[in-house]
Amino acid sequence: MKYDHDEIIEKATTLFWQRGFQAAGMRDIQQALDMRPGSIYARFQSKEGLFKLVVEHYADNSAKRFKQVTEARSPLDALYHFFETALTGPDEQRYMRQCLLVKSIAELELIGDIAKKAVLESMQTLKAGFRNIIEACIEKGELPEHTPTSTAAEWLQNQFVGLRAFALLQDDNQTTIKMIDKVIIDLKGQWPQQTH
Amino acid sequence: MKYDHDEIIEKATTLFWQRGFQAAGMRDIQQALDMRPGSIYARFQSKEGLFKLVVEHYADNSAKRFKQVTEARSPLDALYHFFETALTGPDEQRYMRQCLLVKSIAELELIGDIAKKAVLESMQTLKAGFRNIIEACIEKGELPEHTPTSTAAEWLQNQFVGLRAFALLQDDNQTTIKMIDKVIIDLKGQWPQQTH
DNA sequence: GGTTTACTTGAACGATCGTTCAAGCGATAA
DNA sequence: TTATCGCTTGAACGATCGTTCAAGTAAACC
Repeated sequence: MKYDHDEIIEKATTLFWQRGFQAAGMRDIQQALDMRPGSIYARFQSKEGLFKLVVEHYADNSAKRFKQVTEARSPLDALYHFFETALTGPDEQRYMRQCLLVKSIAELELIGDIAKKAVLESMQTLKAGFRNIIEACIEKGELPEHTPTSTAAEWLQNQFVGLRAFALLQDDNQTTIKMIDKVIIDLKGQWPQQTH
Repeated sequence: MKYDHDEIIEKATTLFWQRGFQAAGMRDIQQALDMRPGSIYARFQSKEGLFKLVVEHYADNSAKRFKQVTEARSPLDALYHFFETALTGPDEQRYMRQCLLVKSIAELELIGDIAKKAVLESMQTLKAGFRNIIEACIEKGELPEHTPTSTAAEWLQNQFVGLRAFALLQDDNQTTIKMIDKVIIDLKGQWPQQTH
């Protein structure tokens, strides 16, 4: 094995994150990984197979960062920090503001079934991560007991999706931070009643 | 002129909305419009030229619907209704849950400069529309006077973006409606302070 | 030492991409 | 009648797409 596996996946992640699945051509991939087509296909079966590994690697990484938030002394502060770092990175890493998974959802129909499944499953993992964060906040008394965990988790993920699309177009970090502040305010706020 | 112009644009809109700019191939377009390549290029210069017209047509339509919300007796109720119809349409029109503009932003770098400009300008139009709605709500006394108009408008657009991505993956309309309820609650809620 | 296995190379494949163009059609203007 | 114009057709173009494959290499196993 000439090339290190993790290194390859990370390089591929950067490329797919920047360009998306469809726009990242095999020639781009060959150049980014410094590998010839035959090597790539021998190891990953197809472009889609490589992408599947990238998605899973990305989801694993995200899950780890979520766990850190959950285990922080103040999960709510850690959550704030998590949003801040994810959404206001330096300009040369602007592509990272967009969640790779959310970006992939936008082109879900162009991706094959195998990688598609990996994307959707990873989204479920993230959702569970958000739920854990909510529960940790409640446990530490940073959110009221009566917070509807499941709804709040979906809501939080939703905010994250929206904010990432927002931050991608936003030049002024101050505005983005204002939006994060609002998320924290609303997280502590009222929730819709069950009945209608 | 054999084919009606508006009809063509609407058919093209449906196609681009469903498939996106990149994935809608010229052969798809030819089939959807029942036109031969020469005709299309004679009228629209290029695939991008057609897409530009589609985006502008879409933005015009959206602006009209925004105006209706603004001029409603209760803008806040109308806003709720607007969200509801946009996000919980029937399954065969599921593609409509995603905003064509937001979808286009996800593949902004694959689109040529001319259409790209049209997309970004249309986003600005929508933002102004959201601002008008906020102002109408304040004027009718449905939102507090001290609501920070500009921030709230950006926030509202942000919620819309997030919700559209959310609703696209969501099968249960009840969950989506709960999220809309939350938007209305938070819209009336607190806002982050200027100072930090 | 021989065989297998995992991986490598790079030319080449067929399919599809957006686009072009010569040629034709029908309405309008001179 | 002739010229011009906007719009039409459909075959064909060059470029690029993801992928394949014969051939080679180096380490691992028998």
